[in-house]
Amino acid sequence: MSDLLERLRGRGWRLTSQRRAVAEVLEGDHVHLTADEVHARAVARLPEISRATVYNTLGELVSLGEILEVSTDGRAKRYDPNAHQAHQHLVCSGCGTVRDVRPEGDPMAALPSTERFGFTVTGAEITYRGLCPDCSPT
Amino acid sequence: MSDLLERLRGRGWRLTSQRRAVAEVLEGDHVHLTADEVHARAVARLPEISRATVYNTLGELVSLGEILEVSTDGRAKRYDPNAHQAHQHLVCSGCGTVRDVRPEGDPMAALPSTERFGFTVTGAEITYRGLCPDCSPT
DNA sequence: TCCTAACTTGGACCTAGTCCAAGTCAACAC
DNA sequence: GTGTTGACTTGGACTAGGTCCAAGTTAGGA
Repeated sequence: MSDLLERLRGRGWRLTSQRRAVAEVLEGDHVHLTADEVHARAVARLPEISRATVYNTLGELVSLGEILEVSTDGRAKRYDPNAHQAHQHLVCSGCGTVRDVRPEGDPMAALPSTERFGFTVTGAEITYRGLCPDCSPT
Repeated sequence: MSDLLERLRGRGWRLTSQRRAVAEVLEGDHVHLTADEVHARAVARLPEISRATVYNTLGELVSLGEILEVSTDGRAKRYDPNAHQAHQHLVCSGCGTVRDVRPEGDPMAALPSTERFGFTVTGAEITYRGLCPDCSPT
């Protein structure tokens, strides 16, 4: 993630303590935090950081392609730092936990041109749903 | 759709004019309206219908499995009356139009058990993204 | 060390959706 | 047809998630 900060500097970003705090919160695998959760964890590092800045920073990271925006439930969007490796999501219908998964094959290949209605198809997102081990009935 | 009303009556539903109006609005193919759009069209048929009733009715239809809830953009949820035929969605990144599509194969089969992390996988939703003919550059 | 455009802040505001107490009415019994 | 009643509807208050903005602060180049 510190190379993330370097990349951002290369793109003309000012490296403020707020942006550093947000970037640090987003380190790790299978991280899928809501904006509010990112804010709560950023506050632990930098007590005076505001919600607006967290939203701004997340939005900028998304438009630079450094993180992904995922909406798994129609409620709060989640932010996924694993933007440099193609993957899909497996969501627990019980507790909402999200795992990154890598299905076989290319999902776009499964859509024949007769099913494209003249669209130029650029991507496909798959959300697998199920119950995680903790939420499975016994 | 009128057999929908019959099915609902069979399940003990009262057939009110409000529920009839909502069901009528949801007739057709490739219909993916937001709750507010459903409300606006229902008002055209029944001027005094309230937002709360539209939300209630949509929620009940979803939990009965008669319509599907789709969130294609992390904003307002959309409601899809095509609940009795497996399908996926193709969304225009320009104007937000949604089409129902039927890709080949079973998306769940593409997720090997080593990628399931002990989850019991029950379903998979695919959102294809692209540009519709109207939004494609020239 | 100074300067300034970029960044941050808090609070007002907005949209989508939920909740609730009071009023209405579909459908059943007679 | 009439009466009864519990299911349904209503409007308005409320909540969650997110956006906007004018004023204040600051990173980093000169």
